[in-house]
Parts: sequence; structure tokens; C-alpha cells
Amino acid sequence: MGKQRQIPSRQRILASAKRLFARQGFASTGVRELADDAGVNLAMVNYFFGSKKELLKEILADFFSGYLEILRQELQGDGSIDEKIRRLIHRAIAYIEENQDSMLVTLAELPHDDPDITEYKAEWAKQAMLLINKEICEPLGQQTGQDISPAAVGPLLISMMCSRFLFSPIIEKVRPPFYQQQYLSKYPEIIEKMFLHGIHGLQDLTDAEE
Amino acid sequence: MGKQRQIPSRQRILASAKRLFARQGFASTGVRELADDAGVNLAMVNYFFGSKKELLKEILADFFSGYLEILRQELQGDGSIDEKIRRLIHRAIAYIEENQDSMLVTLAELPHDDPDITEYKAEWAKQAMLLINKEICEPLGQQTGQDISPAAVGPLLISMMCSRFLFSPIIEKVRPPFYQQQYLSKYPEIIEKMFLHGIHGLQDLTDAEE
DNA sequence: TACGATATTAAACAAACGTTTGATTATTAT
DNA sequence: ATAATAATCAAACGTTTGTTTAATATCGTA
Repeated sequence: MGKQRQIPSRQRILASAKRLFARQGFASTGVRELADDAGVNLAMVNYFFGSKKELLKEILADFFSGYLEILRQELQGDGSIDEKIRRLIHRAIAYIEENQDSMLVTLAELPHDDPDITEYKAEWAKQAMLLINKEICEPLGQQTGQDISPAAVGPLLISMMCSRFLFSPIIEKVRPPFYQQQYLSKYPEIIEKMFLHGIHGLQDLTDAEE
Repeated sequence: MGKQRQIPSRQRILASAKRLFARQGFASTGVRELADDAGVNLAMVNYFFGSKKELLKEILADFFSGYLEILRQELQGDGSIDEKIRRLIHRAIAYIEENQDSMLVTLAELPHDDPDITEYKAEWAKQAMLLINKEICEPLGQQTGQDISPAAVGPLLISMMCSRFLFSPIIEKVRPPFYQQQYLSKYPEIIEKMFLHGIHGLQDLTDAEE
């Protein structure tokens, strides 16, 4: 039928889960609906993943580890702080765009205090903040004398990078008059400038590249 | 028993709903659990609100309209753009902090495409973007020559202001070493400086007030 | 007191939920 | 070809879901 025989069932379930969880929420998506969408039998979900919640955990863990890996690679590299931040933002946004659904699932589950999942999130946040503290907050503090908490900068950074994707389902419905195709391609640049120099730093992005 | 007789049932349901929806998610919170938490009979939820979803709608609509009202009052006031933005950010963050649970419910429901609720969100987003375009983007464009889309600025602004509250349930679990009481009181200032001048504009907030 | 309206209650409803089972088919290695 | 392993399937499990109903209680007002 519609189900592509090439792709193994496990991957199809995972792909459907990301899309459905992102659009309807984890709790609002039934296992039957998920199995139908993936074109597999109902029992296959628990066969491959053990339970519905374990499936969610895998989606979260995947997104977490991917983001953390980018954080490591780009922040521990060479160059000035600004250059590091620039690289990080551009790569992270590309990653978020590629894994948009996973990100939406992760973000929607962030405030929930399910004990099974809380540990994942806490461990991830801890490591991310350690990195940001060492590579951004401390160096920046030595330059300017201020001390800013990674507990403020970390959430701020990721919130800024995700903002477009969090609101895009809505914005697309308001298309005329405000949906401008142009700004999408400049999005990473906007976030980079905003994070470094705020809304007054956006001046020099209209024409010049970099 | 534990239920305070002074407060009418309808309000108690609403209060419990905000807290439970924020901590467990809307779909994961059963009507029975909600009724028990509020100390009312199961049937009272549908008696007052019609349905579980209508209850959610009321929470969303309340938060939406409150935010929009602040946007109107502060952006259409007197002063330079920077002053307007400053006022807006400080008042909006206070509002978000007061209605933290409502905000978390709203934010978690943002990406979901339930047709019943989508219209609410779209209408709200449209009006917010109209305001931001007229009072921020257009004036700023005349000053600096650039044109930035309200479809970028609107989501960015609210994402930045909410970042702390979105991650606070997690951050509190990572307390040592990064949870610093100090930064909480400076949070509105941090967001204000970040939005206007980026991370390099944070220098002058350590000692001086304003 | 008696009335109409509002509020509260216990009980029941069908539908959907996540999960498990045991049999059957495919696939792989011997 | 045969045995072992993995994958798929229909069916059923017991709960829990949101909602409704009809009876009762509470209250302000005439």
C-alpha cells in the first residue's frame, strides 16, 4: 500500500511519532493512530520500544544529545568568543530546523514533571550549562568584569533560536500581511546579531553578508 | 475538609486546572484528577465550562488577552522606542511571572494544530504583530534603514521573556552549581539589555540600577 | 413557607486508552 | 532443507477517558 517497504518499521514508527507528537502532543496521540500513520501493526510499537513512553524518551534523548554535541564542538573550538557564538548559532539553528518536530516535542515536554523523564532533562541541562559557563560566561566575565549566570544565558540562547519554529505553525496562518519569505533565509543571521548586539545590532544585515 | 469554602467552585477548578495543566500537560490531566484537586464533584467541570477543552480555551484566552493589553498600553504610550520597549519588557515579565502556569499551558499548546484552538492563537498573533510592526519595526526601520519583520521580532521577544520560566522546573533540579538567587531579581533587566543591545550590552547592569 | 434557580451529587455511558498474548509469517544461518 | 530468530498479526485484556443523566441539596427571594 502506501507504506514504503524499503524503510524498516522501527524507523517509520519513529518518524511518525515525531510528526504526530509535535502536531498533536504526546498524550493526545494514541498508539493506534501512531501505528496506522506508520503503516504498521498496533503491537509493533511496544515490540520495538517497550512502551509509548520509552518511545518518547528516545526522541528526547536523541534531540538532547545532538544539541549537546554541537555545543561541545563549536564552543570548544578556536577563535574569539564572538566567533564561537556565531558558529554555534548557525549550526544549532540548522540542526533545529532539520529536527524541527523533535524540538517541538522536547520543548512541549520541558515544563512537565514526569519523574521518568525529568532526569534526562536535568542531566542534559547540567552539561549544557557547564559548557556555556566555561566557554561563554567565564571568558565574557573576564573581558567585561560582569558575571552572568549560565542559568540565564543557556535558556535564553536556545529560546531565541527556537522562537521561529515554535511560532511558525501560527505565523503561517497570519501569512498576509506579515509572512515574508525573505526573513526566513536570514533567520540565523538575525538570531546571531540579536544575541550579540540586540535589536540595534540588526542594522548591518540588510545588504552585506557577514 | 481541605477545600476552602470561601472561594467559589468555578474559580477553584480554574486554579487547579492552570497548575495541573502546566505541570502534567493538558491531555495528561484527567477530569477526575482535576475535580479531586479542586475539591469539587466530577460533574462540576462540565457544568461550569461545558467541556474540558472549553476550560483550556478560557485559560488560553485569558493569557492571550492579558498580554495583548500590555502590548497595547506600553507600546502606544509616550517616549522613545527604547523607552517603550523597556517599559513593555518589565511589565510583560511581571505579568508572565504572575501567570506562570497559564503561560506554560499556552506555550505548550502553541505548536499543536487543534482546529478549535488554532483560531484563537492566529487572531491573537495577528493583533500582536500588527502592534509590534507599527510601534517597533516601522519606527526602527525609519531610523536605521533596515526592515525587520514583526514575524521575527514578536516571537523572539516573547520567547526571550519566557525563557527563564520555561526552563525553571529543570534548572531548579541542577541547583548546585548554577542556581543563583541573585540573577532572578535582575531577570527583567537582563532581558531588556539583551533585547536592546545583546550579550555585549549586559556589562552595565552589575552595579548601577537603570 | 414556598418557590425558582443555582449548585452538587452518585451513577452510569460508550469510546478510547496502553499493553499483552499466542499464533503465524519472514528472514537468516546452518 | 531445517532449525532458530525476528517480525507481523488479529484479538482480547482491564483501565481510564470525557461526558451525560436524573435525583438531591442549597440558596436567595417573594
